[in-house]
Amino acid sequence: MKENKFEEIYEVVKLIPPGRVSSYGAIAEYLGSKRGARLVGWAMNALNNRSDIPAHRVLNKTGVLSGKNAFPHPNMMKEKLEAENLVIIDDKVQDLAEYFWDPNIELL
DNA sequence: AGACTGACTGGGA
DNA sequence: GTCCCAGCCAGTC
Repeated sequence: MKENKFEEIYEVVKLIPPGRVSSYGAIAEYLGSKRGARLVGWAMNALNNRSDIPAHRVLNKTGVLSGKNAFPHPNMMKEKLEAENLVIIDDKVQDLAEYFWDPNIELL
């Protein structure tokens, strides 16, 4: 249906509700590639100017802000998440299970 | 054209 | 419990 997986990734990321976070693996799995998590991260890195995509809501499975370094300022990701009532300690989201948003379940 | 890398993950040692 | 290896897709050297 989609022209390429990048578009699918972007759409899924855009669907992440405020105050929620998802993981690369979850999105990759939703796209059909369980091991394609790296591609998702790659897509985020390729965002560049697409501020319409809440890339800060995409974390690795452990809830660590692995991609914070790809933002204009490494603190930006943390601040954006904190602005959505998320608690981040040591670049890691607390109560991840409570905020985790899985497209395979939510978009079922 | 061939090989390496990267915002990842799960399984095996 | 920690470390290492293989698999995924696209872009770059």
